[in-house]
Parts: sequence; C-alpha cells; structure tokens
Amino acid sequence: MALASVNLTKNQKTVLDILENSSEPLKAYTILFDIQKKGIKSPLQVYRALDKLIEIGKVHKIESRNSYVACKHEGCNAKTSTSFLICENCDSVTELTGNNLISYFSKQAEKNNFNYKKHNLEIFGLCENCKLKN
Amino acid sequence: MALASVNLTKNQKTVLDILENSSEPLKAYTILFDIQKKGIKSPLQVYRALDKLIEIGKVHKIESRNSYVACKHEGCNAKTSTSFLICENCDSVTELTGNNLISYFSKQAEKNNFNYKKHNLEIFGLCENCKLKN
DNA sequence: CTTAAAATGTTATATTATAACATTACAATA
DNA sequence: TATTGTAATGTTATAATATAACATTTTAAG
Repeated sequence: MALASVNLTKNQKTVLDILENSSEPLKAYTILFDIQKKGIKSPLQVYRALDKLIEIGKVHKIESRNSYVACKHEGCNAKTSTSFLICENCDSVTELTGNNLISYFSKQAEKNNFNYKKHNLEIFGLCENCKLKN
Repeated sequence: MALASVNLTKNQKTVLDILENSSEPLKAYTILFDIQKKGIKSPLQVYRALDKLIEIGKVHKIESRNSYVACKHEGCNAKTSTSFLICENCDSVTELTGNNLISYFSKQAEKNNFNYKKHNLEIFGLCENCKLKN
C-alpha cells in the first residue's frame, strides 16, 4: 500500500504539484489555466483531482476564498478539520496544527449539547511580515 | 439615528424578514425565488441587501455552505467574526457567542506571530435532537 | 430646497462547481 | 492470464453562485 502519494494518478499529481509549488492558495480555474499544457482541459478534471487530494488530506480548501492549498504537514491528520491563519494584507496562509483546538472545540460544542465531529477555522489578520511593514 | 434595523430599506427588510422567519440558513437564490412576489427581481438586489445586512451584523454568511442566516442576538457584535455549530444531519445552525473564543484565537495567533483581527469558525457534528435519534 | 450619498432597477457577464455518459486504466483474484 | 469490478478519465453541457456597469431614484442632512 505505502504512502498515499505513491498512488496518485497523473492528473492528481499534476494538480498537487502546482499547489505544492505555489506560495499561496490557488483557485480551481487558476490551476486549470496554469496546467493546460499538461493535458488537463476541463474544470472537471481539476475538481476531481482536488476532491481526491482533499479526501486523502494532501490538500485543504479555504472556504471563504474558494481557494485550495497543499498541506505541508507530513501525514497531516486534517483530512476533515482545518485551521488557518490568513493574512488580509498579503493573502499568505499558515495552517495551525495540534489537537488542542479540537479538544477546545469539543468542549465548546458540548456546552451546547452538540456532538463535535470536525471543524473549519479561518483566522484573519496580519502575518509577521505585514505586521512589521505597517 | 436609533437602531440599525430602523434604517433598513425596503429590499433589506424583505430579505432580513425571510431570513428571520427561516428555521435554517438560506441560499441567495432561494431567497430570490421566495420573494419575487415582493418586487425583487434580480440576484443583485438580493446580494446587495445581504451585503448591507452582513455589514451591520444582522446577517452572517456560512462560508462552507454559501448560505446566509439571520443573527438572533440583539446587538450582536459579530459584525465580522462568526462561530457556528452546524448539524450534519439536519443542517440546523447555532451561533456561538461570547468573547472567550476571540481571546483564545488571539493567543493561538500570537504564538505564530500573527495579529488577530477576526475569524470564521464552523464546527460540524450532531445537534442535540439528531444525537438522540441516532 | 439643494445636494451628496446611498440604494435601486436592469441587463449582461464573470466565477465557481456539478451532471451525465461513454471510455479507459488498473489492481485483485479466480 | 483472463476476468471483473472499481476508480479515474475525457468531454460536452449546464447549474449554481456572484459581480460589473450604468442609468435612475430615494433618502437624509444641511
């Protein structure tokens, strides 16, 4: 079986590759336009690759921006939950890790008799670089 | 000046009214179809009303669902930040309030030298009713 | 009243995402 | 290796979500 990445297909590898080499989140149609040389011609091919990559946790979607970002954490367990710091100035994105968020949210949910399963968290503000510049 | 709601225009009132009387979040085009009798004919009229209502904090957007929900908290200060519990079974939505989340996120952000401004949080799972049924 | 800002009405179009269906690749196993 | 079932692909069309542009009207403040 080996690592999930070993099993990626051509289209999936192509899409993951462009995301991993991007310094910022990309939109589906941006990905499409950037890789039309590599045989991917239709939106659906991009979306299907993204779906799979998200499913195995190699890519996360940033909901508020309709953008996609490659996960940098080897063996990231965020197949479902994601937590991001998003810079409003330069659009850079940092992923928060660690389970302390999950246990915190579980408790918050419990107070409302709600059974926690997963979450999306997007924190907006200024990254270190942009803080210094302003 | 008085309360923000006093200053709402006809279209804004119409859109807010349908959201406040809905038991669940609504999509923009659902709102449009539901209120065409009241003189709203184009998507833009709905989106403009929504933009304004979001700006004054009477409505929040649920990013992962492209849906909109009326805020039930009198004088809600969540003009920008939002925190929701979303039931995966029945799609009901509960808004979390209180500033403890904000101070928690500020600290998490600071650990990454990130200057917190606002956030969107969406927690998915089972609401109290659906927990009991399953 | 006047005037400036905000909201409206309308048409067109941009952006994001999925449906449907025929075909191909591929791994498990009989 | 032949079979077979699952996943992935390729392709066309279309659905769903959201904004641009611009002329006009309403509104509230001075």
